Amino acid sequence: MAKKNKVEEITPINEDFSRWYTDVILKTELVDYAPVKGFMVIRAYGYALWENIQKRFDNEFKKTGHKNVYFPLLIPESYLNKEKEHVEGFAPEVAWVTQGGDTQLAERLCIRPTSETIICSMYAKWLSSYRDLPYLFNQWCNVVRWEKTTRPFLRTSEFLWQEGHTLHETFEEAQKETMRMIGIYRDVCEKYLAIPVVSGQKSEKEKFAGAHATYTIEALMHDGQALQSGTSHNLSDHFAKAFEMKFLGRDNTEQYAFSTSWGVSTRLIGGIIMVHGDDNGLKLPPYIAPTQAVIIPIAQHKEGVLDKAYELYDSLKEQFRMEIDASDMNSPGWKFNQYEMKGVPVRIELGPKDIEKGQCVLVRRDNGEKIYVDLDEVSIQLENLMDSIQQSMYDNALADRESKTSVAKDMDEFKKNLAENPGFIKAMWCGSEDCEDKIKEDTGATLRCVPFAQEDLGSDRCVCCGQKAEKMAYFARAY
RNA sequence: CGGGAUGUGGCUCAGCUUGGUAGAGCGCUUGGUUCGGGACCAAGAGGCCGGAGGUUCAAAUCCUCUCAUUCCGACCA
Repeated sequence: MAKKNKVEEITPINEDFSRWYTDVILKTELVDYAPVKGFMVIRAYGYALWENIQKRFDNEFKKTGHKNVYFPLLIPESYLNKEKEHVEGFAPEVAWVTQGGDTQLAERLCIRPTSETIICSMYAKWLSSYRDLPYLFNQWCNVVRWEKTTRPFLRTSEFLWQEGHTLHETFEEAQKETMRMIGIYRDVCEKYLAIPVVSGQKSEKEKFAGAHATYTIEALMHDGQALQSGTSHNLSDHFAKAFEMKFLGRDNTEQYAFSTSWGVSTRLIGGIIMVHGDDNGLKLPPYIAPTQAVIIPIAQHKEGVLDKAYELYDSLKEQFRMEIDASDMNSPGWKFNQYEMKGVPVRIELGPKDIEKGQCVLVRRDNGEKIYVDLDEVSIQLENLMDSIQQSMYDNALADRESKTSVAKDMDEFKKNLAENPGFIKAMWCGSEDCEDKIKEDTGATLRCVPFAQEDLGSDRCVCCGQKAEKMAYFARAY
């Protein structure tokens, strides 16, 4: 358990948020930069976090009948070209393989930016009857999108994600699936990542290339910028028609299937960092933290301290993701700071004075509260603490989001809000792309979504053009 | 992809203007003393200065190209 961490200062979060973010991800050893621009190495601590996130989502996918599969990394160019909107959307950021060994390929191959095309082409091959449906498959993989500006987790040229791809007999069924999955995304984010999200529909302009409709969950970061955190697409029969996904229906006629796709990525890690983090570094939700509690022995050279510490560790390690830092080279104070920086939800201090009293000290990362607990009650107290920290992190994130959410009835108010209190702006929208464009041009804010939960803002006029508007939308600057 | 900044032991940086054989602090190793919020003493190890080319007797330093990071815009999960 050698500690190699360089414990150094982190730029204060409100002084320079970007630098704070970079400092945190590097110093907590979540990631490091790879030699190729836009690529990152996910280090052990970062990957452990990703695995815990994966488990939570994967569990929900399985519960709803989805099975995991794996499709290849490389896709022939001709496949990509089959769906017009899709190829136009992705072509600018596709990476190509043109050579194998020293042989030039007859057809160049794209490194998947997403897998609709290859998956649909295989579905087309397998599908013959309505009895085969639905297809409910998911894959965990990497994708490559050649991005111009990159930031670890938030936008990298390669990232890890899951992509669900389902096939249905009817449009209605596909729509139901699309909504079900965006609901799962919302629930997992809120329950396990402690990130409150706004869920709703993307505008035509912002929807997925080739989709009939895109639904999204949007989270708000500490700096008031929004982060698109997961999307679910109803692809209708667009890909079915492009890839000949046909089956013989109940009425003995040939019909096109209806498909959906949905994904969340390692970008969520960026969200966790930027929603919960503070001046001391990371603050990880207990339900997904790689280490839920760390035991730090105090005056560990003294008779019996280490024995007692390990005894405690052994008694908890089955129930919690535990760590014990009995390294001799750093002082307890150093360790306190170290594990706070790494966002470990609970620190357990155990020293000679505690042992005398048969107790230990639990210290919460989220609010610094110290709790003195009898040694034989640690397990149950820790269990409660996990729930209470999780809940309180969610509550705080929600309160923070609400404090950064405002209503605008006209553009003056819109700009004023964005300048004075950056965050979500709720406003009426007439539905035109012109207004969407104009708002973006004038303010830098984009339409994040038309939320499922519509509200009465006391106006029925578009915030931009003043025409009659029926939809309430969320706007924000976004990552 | 445009504009700015940066790149020197593991980390943070000095040295560059005015070319002349590479510096500090932290970290690391070993030994000892410490230990309830970033301990201390002593002795050590470690760098052809992002990469390539050029100018020069001589380049971390000057010139050209290139790669990467970062910030600001345009583009996208």
